[in-house]
Amino acid sequence: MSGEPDIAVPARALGDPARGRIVTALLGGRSIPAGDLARAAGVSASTASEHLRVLLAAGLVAVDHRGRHRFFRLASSEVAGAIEALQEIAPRTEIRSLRQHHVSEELRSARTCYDHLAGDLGLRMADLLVSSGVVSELKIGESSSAPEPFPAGQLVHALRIRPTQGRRPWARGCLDWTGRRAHVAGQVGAQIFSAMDAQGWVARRADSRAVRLTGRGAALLSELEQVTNELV
Amino acid sequence: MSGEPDIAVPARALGDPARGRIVTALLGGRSIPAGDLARAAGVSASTASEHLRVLLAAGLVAVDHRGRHRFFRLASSEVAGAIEALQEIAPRTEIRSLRQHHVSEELRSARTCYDHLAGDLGLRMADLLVSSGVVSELKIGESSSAPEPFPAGQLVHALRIRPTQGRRPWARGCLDWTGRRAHVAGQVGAQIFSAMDAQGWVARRADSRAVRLTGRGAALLSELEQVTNELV
DNA sequence: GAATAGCTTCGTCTCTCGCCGAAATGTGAC
DNA sequence: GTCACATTTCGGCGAGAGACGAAGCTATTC
Repeated sequence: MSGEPDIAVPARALGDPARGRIVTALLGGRSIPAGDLARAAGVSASTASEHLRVLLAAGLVAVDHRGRHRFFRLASSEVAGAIEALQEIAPRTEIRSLRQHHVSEELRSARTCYDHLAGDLGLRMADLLVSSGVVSELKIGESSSAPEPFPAGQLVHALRIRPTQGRRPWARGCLDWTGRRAHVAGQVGAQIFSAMDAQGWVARRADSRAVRLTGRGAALLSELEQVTNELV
Repeated sequence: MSGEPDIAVPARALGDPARGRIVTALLGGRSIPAGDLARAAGVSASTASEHLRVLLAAGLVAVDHRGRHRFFRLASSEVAGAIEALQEIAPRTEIRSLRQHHVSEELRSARTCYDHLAGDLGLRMADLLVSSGVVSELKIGESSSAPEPFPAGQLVHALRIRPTQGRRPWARGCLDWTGRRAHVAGQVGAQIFSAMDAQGWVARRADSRAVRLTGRGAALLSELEQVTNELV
């Protein structure tokens, strides 16, 4: 027998600046070893270890042991969702240095958002998905099922997009702090990002959520945009 | 120029048990005076005052002065969204007393969830909305736009449901801790609850999020269910 | 089998948070 | 004007959180 959820438990775990930086780093979607997270959070290894213990106890992160490293990742997409929801109501950090400004610019142009693309590149992919009929126009927070019949086309073929079963929405409009328009999260978002990553369209920065469009990726993307727009 | 959002600020504000109980009470959607919130949170008036100061400073609640009372409410639907997202990943509070058990049962049967209905009654309304074609079947977290053409019918007429413009999704599947199915949030959810409240189908408890179906409401609802199912 | 690297545990310090009761403030009622 | 009530401010207490460095554990490396 259980009553209402006690939001203070996850909120307290997220409510420390260093832990906030840790989970924000993990929002990039990949597994990160403890030492890197310590550096990202700007605290000593022992302090980070304590923070990670807290996050584990609250069930917000999971850990994989690989050799002498411990790789941490967000425990679920629900956790990522809660962090995104908090970002919507959180104040922005102030930019103090040129270095910070540079990082911010990189993130603005393209970055990962848990398991999909965000930033300008995310918006560009969203346009492409809409004009090729893979997803319908989405407002922020709205989501939709896969269209039937499912459209075939160069985009669908190149990135091997396919409708799937499961709890997770097919497409979801996800706003984050970069812009006022929605980029595409949900199953499609995850599928296109993982395909673009696997096929070398994009390269991920080792130490941040930033993503760079490769020369090959830029060329293929432009071609795709041209083909799709000619059809319309 | 600003960088990434600092989630530690809202998370810290929500990360205290007493403040968690306060915002959960406010998730009921109505404005509540400081003294009542102190009672709901189980702390003294002076302690509650301090907590409310923190929540105000973090921008999570807003306040209206009415005479010698100060009525608090959640600052926005984004705040409500963040609280719901945290509820999804939060552990359940344990039930210790018979009194708590009773309250829990009441909430389970029908309650408000910010500005719409949840609990068993919420699920019942969700079924009705789906079978009358006002919203499509929704998974949790999914949302949809108003159907076109917009269906007419006894339900639509009785509760004066109408499609509207605006950022907010028309319908959104909202899971909370009661069940595994989704109830209907979004504009439709808000519209049907406010109509049912205004027309006396439901009565709201003064001191909690619980809602009671009135005799009149029960009768009209049964009739509506019968009519809708005959059509199908 | 040392030596090294990654991480955690331990000991300790400091500082802030959350709590209350008492007093102060402000508003409405008579 | 005075009384009653709602709320905030103040003072003080106790507990716990977060920080670090040093030491310990374990797995890879040579």
